Amino acid sequence: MPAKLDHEARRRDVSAAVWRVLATEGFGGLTLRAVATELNATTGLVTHYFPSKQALIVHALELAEARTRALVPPTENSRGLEALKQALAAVLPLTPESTELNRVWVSSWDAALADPELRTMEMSRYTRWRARLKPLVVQAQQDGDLPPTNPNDLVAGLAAFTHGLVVQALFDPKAFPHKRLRHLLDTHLAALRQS
Amino acid sequence: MPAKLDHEARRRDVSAAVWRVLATEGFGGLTLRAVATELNATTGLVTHYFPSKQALIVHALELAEARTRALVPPTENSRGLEALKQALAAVLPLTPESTELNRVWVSSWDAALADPELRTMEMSRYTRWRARLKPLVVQAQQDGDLPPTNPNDLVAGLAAFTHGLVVQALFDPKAFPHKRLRHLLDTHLAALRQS
DNA sequence: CGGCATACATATCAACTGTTATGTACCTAC
DNA sequence: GTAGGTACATAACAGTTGATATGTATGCCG
Repeated sequence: MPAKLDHEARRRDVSAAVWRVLATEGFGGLTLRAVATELNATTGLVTHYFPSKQALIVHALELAEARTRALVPPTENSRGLEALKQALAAVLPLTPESTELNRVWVSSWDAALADPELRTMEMSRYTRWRARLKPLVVQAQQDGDLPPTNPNDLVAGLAAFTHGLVVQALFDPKAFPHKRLRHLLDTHLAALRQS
Repeated sequence: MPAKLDHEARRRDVSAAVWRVLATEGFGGLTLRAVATELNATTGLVTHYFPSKQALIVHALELAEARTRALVPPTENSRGLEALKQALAAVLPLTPESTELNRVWVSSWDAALADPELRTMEMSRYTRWRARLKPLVVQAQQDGDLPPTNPNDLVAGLAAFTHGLVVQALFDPKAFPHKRLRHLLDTHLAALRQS
């Protein structure tokens, strides 16, 4: 077994550089040189850890997913509608970090729609997101906080509402300040509650 | 005044080629060469009608907007909630043409978020879209078909819901067939109606 | 110490990008 | 017909892209 030094740690350094590039230049600005420059290194280093551009892109998306998941609060100290609200609010661009994340996601859709592999990955991500939201929706339904309609449809609608808000807020942050985003989510959930 | 031949008609040919490239390759695939090849011509032709890449991109977006507007039915034979429903359904990818359009829009967001001019353009487009929806929402409110809450918030929420559905449907058309998209929109509007 | 991976830097590659200069055929106006 | 602008084709440009081959230093294992 040959020496490993600290391969994983160095790889994480490259990861961090990848993320900085994504956050500042967007997905279209992700190039081997940009990452290398960010590391004060050369393309040789980058290709040493990521053999191809596609591998680098896939890694970048995994990175974005990990960061997204880290942002979502654990659903343990709350349940039902309140937990659902928190889970959706975690996606909204309410912090600089979340804004950065959303910008990366939205900018990735160009490449994701064009490449079959990336497209499938993004599709799966959406499916997993909805699956994670579903139990919260069902709980809220059982609590009488959401109408007893098809939960899958409710989940899809809530995911749509949230991401649609994200896109509008990214393009027009002044028209969608944090307070309004929270208000929109709150009143939307309240409006769905049947009386 | 020098001869004009049919400058505008030829320019429309280039436009059509631009659109074909956008529809098949997405926004990231829009290059002078791709447009020229689509026309069986050279880059000289393209630059003759569009002096720079930026001009070509702006034109491409104007083209998308014109096509989008053409898809939205006139709000004259209906009013209120029904007109609103039709206006929103017109945006959903229910036809190949609309799917094509939405794919172009979503894929444009990468470039739009990175370039200040394009970003402003997209922001204005959203503002105009919401302004066009607002009177329909107000009508529906007056008819008692929507809750008497802040109409601007209602409009933003409906735009969000619709575009969020568009994105999910683009990535997973099998999970979001036409029938389900219509159903989701119908039930969503019905759920918002206060009882 | 010697062998041998690993970890890069360096350099080069062909392909592709937008831009631009130059040529040339054509139409139109005089 | 001829002068001059239009409509391209052709060509070359400098820059950037991802990929790759070759070097070389540095560690660990025997």
